[in-house]
Amino acid sequence: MRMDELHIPRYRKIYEMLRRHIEEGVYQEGDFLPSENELCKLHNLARPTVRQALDALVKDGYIKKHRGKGSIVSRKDPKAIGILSIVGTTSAVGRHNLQTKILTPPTLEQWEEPFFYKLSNREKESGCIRLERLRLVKEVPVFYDINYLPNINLPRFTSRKMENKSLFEVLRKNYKIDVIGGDQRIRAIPAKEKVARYLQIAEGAPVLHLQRKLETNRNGYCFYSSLYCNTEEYSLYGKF
Amino acid sequence: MRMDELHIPRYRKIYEMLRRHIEEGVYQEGDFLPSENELCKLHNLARPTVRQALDALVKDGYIKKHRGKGSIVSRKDPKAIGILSIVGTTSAVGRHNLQTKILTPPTLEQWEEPFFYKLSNREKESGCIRLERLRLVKEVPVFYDINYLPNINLPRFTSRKMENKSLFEVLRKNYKIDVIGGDQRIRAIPAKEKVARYLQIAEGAPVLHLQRKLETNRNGYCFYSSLYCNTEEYSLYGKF
DNA sequence: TACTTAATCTTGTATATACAAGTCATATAA
DNA sequence: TTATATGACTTGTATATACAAGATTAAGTA
Repeated sequence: MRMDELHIPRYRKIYEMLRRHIEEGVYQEGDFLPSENELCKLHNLARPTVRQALDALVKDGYIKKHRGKGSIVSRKDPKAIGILSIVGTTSAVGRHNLQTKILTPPTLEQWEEPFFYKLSNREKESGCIRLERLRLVKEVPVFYDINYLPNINLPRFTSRKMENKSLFEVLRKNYKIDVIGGDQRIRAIPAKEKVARYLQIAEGAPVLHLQRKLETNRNGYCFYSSLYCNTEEYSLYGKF
Repeated sequence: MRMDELHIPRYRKIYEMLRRHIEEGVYQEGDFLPSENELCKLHNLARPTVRQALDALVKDGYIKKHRGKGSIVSRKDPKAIGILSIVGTTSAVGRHNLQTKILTPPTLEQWEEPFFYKLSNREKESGCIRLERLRLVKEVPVFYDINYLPNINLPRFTSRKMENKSLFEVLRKNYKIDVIGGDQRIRAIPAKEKVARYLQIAEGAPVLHLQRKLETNRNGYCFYSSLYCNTEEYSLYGKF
């Protein structure tokens, strides 16, 4: 008995559509988006709904709005990846450019000791689902990440296919888990052998290391990830 | 002839009020704000107006909203949100531990070519005030930053003493310039000779490199900084 | 007691409407 | 020709209303 909880709000749909169009170049840097009223008529929506979508695009840095003029596409730098904000990597880079390889499928294990964030007893007892991925942008390996999810009420997670899927999306669509915030530590470190091999760079070359804690809408449920990033060609990007 | 725009939107007023209350401790970490309907009645506003204010508080990291529950104050540290602050491996670094040395006092120059952000003609023509600093935490050099400010309406800036002062504070107190946003790119790179010397690390050792654009409340006025960070002992920390 | 149900809080989504204010092209008058 | 004014766009602010959906508490039932 599963009622369809795939219900996505309308403002979200039009947000995704416009973002996709911007990423695909339908609208380019400097172009004007259709006006709010035009978007209303086109998609049969009320203006506040359209505005909600546009505000999200502003927040994520895709457009800038000017009173009296319109909404201008402002996404300048496709090489900068907006992973620092709340959006996941997929959302930041654009789906078509991003390829995800699973190095280790989701596996139930004990937590590593010591872990880079302090864990509650409940988290420790539940064990840890570990997932290693390599993510490529235009065939170039850019991210190597290890994700740690407390094994609490995630039925069949270990048998899910994750290839070329966004972790955030799998969590949202299948488990109704939304990321609502988090924090992260960032360092520049020399690549160790394994990291260097995965990212195809020299051992000892500088890589970005992020340790993140992601908070979710499930009360008290957090997950963690350790992320190595090759910034030779791409750089991390954040707005604030 | 500029008539004073004394007209401040209502949603802005209530936003400012709630923010002040949070900063002053009227509402503390973990407290619930009054519900949207209560705020409506209290201030005689419609709910969308109140929601606009609350959404701004969410965006700025002061609160988190939970459907069915309410708005919870989440501001942990009083630092500007999104601007990565520094944290030690064991305990957080207090203001008293931070020391700022001026390597090059504010000097009027031409802009470097090429510059790491695209500049407007107005910015180019005005020239650039350049300021180099070294920032130490507990006597250890951690940041080496170069700041670039367009020379537009900044009287006597080049003769200001900046030693052990915050650039943000000088701008706010003396020129009424507030930073309201910005974006940044982050890379891990090998330290070149000069950077290595300043940060007292080996040449070629990994350092964090941030290139930031800071937007201000002055219409169209932005400034820029390039920041090298030694993350061997300290790491950058950010909430989102 | 233990469990279920219902009521009632909360925020989220969505519509319809109105007017203010900034921008720009064009028509009009000097 | 050169200003000026107008009108038709744009986004910004604000209200009133309705229902959906999550969370919590209290009442009711086994």
